[in-house]
Amino acid sequence: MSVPHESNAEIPGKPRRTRIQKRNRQIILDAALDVFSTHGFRGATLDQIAAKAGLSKPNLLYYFDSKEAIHRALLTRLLDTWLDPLRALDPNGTPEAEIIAYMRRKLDLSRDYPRESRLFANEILQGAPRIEDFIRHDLRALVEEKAQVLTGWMDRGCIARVDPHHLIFSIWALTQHYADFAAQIGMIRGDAQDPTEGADLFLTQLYAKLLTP
Amino acid sequence: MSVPHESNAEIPGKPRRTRIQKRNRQIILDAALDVFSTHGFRGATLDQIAAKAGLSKPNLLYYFDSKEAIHRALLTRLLDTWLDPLRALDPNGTPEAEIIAYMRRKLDLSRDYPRESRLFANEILQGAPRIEDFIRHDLRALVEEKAQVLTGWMDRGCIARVDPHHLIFSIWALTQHYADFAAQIGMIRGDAQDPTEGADLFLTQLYAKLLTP
DNA sequence: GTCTATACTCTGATAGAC
DNA sequence: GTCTATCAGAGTATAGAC
Repeated sequence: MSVPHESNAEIPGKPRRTRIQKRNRQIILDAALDVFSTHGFRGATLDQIAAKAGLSKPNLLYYFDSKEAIHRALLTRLLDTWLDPLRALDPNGTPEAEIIAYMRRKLDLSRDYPRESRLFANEILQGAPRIEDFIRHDLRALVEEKAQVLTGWMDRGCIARVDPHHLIFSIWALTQHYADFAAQIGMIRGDAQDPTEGADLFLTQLYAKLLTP
Repeated sequence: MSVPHESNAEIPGKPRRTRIQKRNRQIILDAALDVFSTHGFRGATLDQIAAKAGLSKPNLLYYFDSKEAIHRALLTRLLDTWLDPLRALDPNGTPEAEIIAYMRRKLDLSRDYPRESRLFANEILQGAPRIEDFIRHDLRALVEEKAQVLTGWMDRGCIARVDPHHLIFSIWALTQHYADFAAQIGMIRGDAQDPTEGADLFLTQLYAKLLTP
């Protein structure tokens, strides 16, 4: 599971990018991810991003048209893979194992890409103004599709009957919490250790018990 | 369960406030809660708060010394009651019922005071710079104390053995999700209905199954 | 491609009339 | 207590030298 880098594909009307251009764009996006994921869009400043990237502010704007363009690039890259873990839930797999595997994929994302999770969380907290279409169409359709799958499994008695929407929400809540509230967890359990330490075992127990008919 | 208004108690060195002063301070705090909870501290502006409060910007600063003073007043008021639900977990009560009652108190907060939850979430996302002391001392001590209680219940076989910290985190994650991600839930299930609709039943099922030895 | 200098807007905060 | 006017600084973005 990985968040993809920019594609090499040449887009008609857009100039091919040199190696140094692509490298600098990556450096900027990485710095911007740090800043946007902690302060949100409006709270982030180009000064902070430029400082973290080790570039001058005008140089940032040589690579991206505007502050919003940087943010949009990050969101686009994120949303491109955000649905993958749920999409991979296989209707023909073993019900309980499929759900636990989905939970585990989401938990892996929280462990390996916490900044992306916080970028998403910030966007939702602000009312999701820039990703409303994505949520209302792509995400909503996928949730409905998979809720149907879950309901089918419940009808066949493979797993316990619970509200399928809340079941999906619970996986989002429980896994993303370890990325979004990592600061709090660190301050309570010690900043040194991985915030997801022990989470896999706990969540596996939880869903095994919940789903057993 | 309610978030308290400002006390009437006269503080030495601080002037007694008139009725109109207290009323305007409340109007400002209410408007500021809207703005800070959606945009975070840095993303919020006095212009937005003033517009929502129906007051001029200088008038805001007549009632509060600075933007930070408004934010601090909101956080202070919030933290004053933030620990209450967990504090009320009774070591002498019925274990499973106590834990489910705690979950329910937190869920009630998400339903009745979602803005306060989002204010807290924004603060944690930003690394908790203004409430670090509160988390490292007050919250941490309370979590340790109640984790001991939970462990005692597990030792006596009253509830299933799971990691007590993750058990507490799971309640935070599952309940606060309905406030913090309300925008997403609304876009998926329909904006009209209460985001916590059905959550009580689902979460009660979940913890009943998880905690049964 | 990268920088310095700068234009222009927004934002927090103050002065002072009423 | 509330307003208009305004300041100083920060913020995004651009111009233009190199």
